[in-house]
Amino acid sequence: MNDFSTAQRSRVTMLDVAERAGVSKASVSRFIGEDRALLSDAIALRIEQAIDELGYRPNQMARGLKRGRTRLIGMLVADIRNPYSIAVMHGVETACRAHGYSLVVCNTDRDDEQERQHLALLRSYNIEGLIVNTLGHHRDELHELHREMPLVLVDRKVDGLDSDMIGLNNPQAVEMALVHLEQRGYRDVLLVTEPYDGTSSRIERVSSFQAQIAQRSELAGAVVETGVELATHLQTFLNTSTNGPKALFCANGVAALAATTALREIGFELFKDLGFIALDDLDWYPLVGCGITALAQPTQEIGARAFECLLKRLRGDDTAARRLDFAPVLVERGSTLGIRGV
Amino acid sequence: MNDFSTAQRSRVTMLDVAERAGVSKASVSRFIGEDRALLSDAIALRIEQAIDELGYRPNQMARGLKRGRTRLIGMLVADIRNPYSIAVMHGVETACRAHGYSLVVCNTDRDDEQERQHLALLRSYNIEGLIVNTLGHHRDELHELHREMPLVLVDRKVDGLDSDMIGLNNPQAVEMALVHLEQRGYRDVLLVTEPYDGTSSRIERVSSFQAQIAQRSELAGAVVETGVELATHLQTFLNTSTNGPKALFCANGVAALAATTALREIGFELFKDLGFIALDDLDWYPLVGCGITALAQPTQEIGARAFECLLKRLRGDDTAARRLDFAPVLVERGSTLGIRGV
DNA sequence: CTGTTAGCGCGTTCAT
DNA sequence: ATGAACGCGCTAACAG
Repeated sequence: MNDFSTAQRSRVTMLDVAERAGVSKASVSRFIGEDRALLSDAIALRIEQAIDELGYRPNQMARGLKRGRTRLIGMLVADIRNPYSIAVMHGVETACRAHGYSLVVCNTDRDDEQERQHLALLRSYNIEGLIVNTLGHHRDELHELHREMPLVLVDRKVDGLDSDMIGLNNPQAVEMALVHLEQRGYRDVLLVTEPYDGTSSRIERVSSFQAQIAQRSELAGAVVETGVELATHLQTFLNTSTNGPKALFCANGVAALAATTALREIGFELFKDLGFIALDDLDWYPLVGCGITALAQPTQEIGARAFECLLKRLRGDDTAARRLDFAPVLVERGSTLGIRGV
Repeated sequence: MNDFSTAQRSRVTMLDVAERAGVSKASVSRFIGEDRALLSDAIALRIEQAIDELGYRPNQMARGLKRGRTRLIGMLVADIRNPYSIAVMHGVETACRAHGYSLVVCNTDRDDEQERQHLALLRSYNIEGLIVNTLGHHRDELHELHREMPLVLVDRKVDGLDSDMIGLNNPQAVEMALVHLEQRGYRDVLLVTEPYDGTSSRIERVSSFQAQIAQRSELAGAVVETGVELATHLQTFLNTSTNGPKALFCANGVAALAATTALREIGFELFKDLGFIALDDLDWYPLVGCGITALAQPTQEIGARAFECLLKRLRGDDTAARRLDFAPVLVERGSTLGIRGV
């Protein structure tokens, strides 16, 4: 009785509905699809009743097979446990649903082989478009896929892939951070980033940082990567006396977590005499020390626009690839109250 | 050139491979599937080459349509931004992949109508099984679905649905918390929970708490729900003098976030003279105040077991519904160091 | 071992 | 306005 191995067979099909209503499959198909207008009221009513009575649901697999439209879009995510990815994904999913699409999410866990498998998988399910938030090794596969369907990059671009890309305006974000820190009286800024690892957004943030530090005579700046040595590096930074009040600038939420943890490790009181600003705005930022000042990304909107981009392409837009950069929003908290008296 | 509206048509099909290799579709099908052993080496080789040259990928839609097996399983999540859900989902996804299944995640945003839509959707894609982590209103739809496919509940059960259920051993978790608090010298415990809202796990935790408080003569206990009034309630709790040192026990990660935020609101120094223990172990727990003591749930394993449960059912297991309860793991941090001298 | 045939559930011509 | 027939890409039953 509970044998699900064969349960699929028992589902009510279009033919069942047709027979129940005393019409042909074609009519039922018209009722289901966009041709309902072609049906007489009498027949439409009978079909509707039959559908209700039988609890009929069209089989999307069969529809997809026939029409080549599955109403499925895929999303490739590097790390599903990264809050940024989750937030964007939530935006994508909402937009999808609003337009009758469904989202298949594949998490690669930063693993190349998994990325390859997932790409093959998504393709085999005939997804109509793909949103990519990974390093995108496997360029060949991505290229091949891009010939078959539209594709949009989120946060990080992929080498040699000429497709739409949605992300943060990184130079602007860096500028906002530096202006804020400078206004608050900080003069020596350490940028904390995850290892670049080929991630375009990280590279952009670091190079923007270096360029802008060079132009601001008031400020001194340096860069460190997260890792086992982070605590040591921070200690050194704090000990070395330089040209003024010090601040940390974390290039994303993960770096902020690492930096905060490292500061605690070395027994530093958060954030005594140390400015602290971080990209992303995670829900625990307000709780740490006197609260962490954030540059929030409009993740929901980023996700939504990514989907809309895809949709445009699906509807035939074949203009040149666009790049959409969003501005972050400054959320001031206690970690950048500044030097007393300034 | 960039018209994706018709791109699906151009994909290479099984027939293409067959013609290229000079064999029949059936042979190619055997090569793809589990009957590869039946093929002669010569033919297998030719097929393999043809597949490589053409870059053929079997169409899972068509396979699913024919065999009734889509290798898809669905997961209904109440709130995709809840770290617990994400962690479980990650476990599920990993297990899925290990067994050749793919996961379609549907986020209901705690909205009943969305739950209904998603259920219909998942069904229309012929998923083979479903993992449910929602309140499960729409009992009828769930029941109907449960006749067609196996179904496993995670964390919260659904009224009148007789299916497997994976979750935390709530009485044990509560006991661990109370024992720990008592050992550390706390005598007056306030349980902070999200509004029950029919969520079985929340109800179980609260009733276990009340029952166990009643049995422990040393301890006094009370319960508050999160919400706009939380800060006020906490203030009252702190002001009222009772039978000894006070502690907060947060019934999950969301409650912990709310409670910590509320404590800050009322200007309380974390966690001076106040014990604090929370279910779930979020990555920011170590960073707040002197660190939050946690009862970590084995989320990865919960997810994996949920999938394995499904798989067993898919393979014909029709024994009675099981309930699998996991034990939490105590992670001691600074928030329960106890009363000085104890 | 291999090819032929007949559908899976549905959309889409063609007729009528 | 409606129905009959064919095929989407693939698997399974049957021959041989």
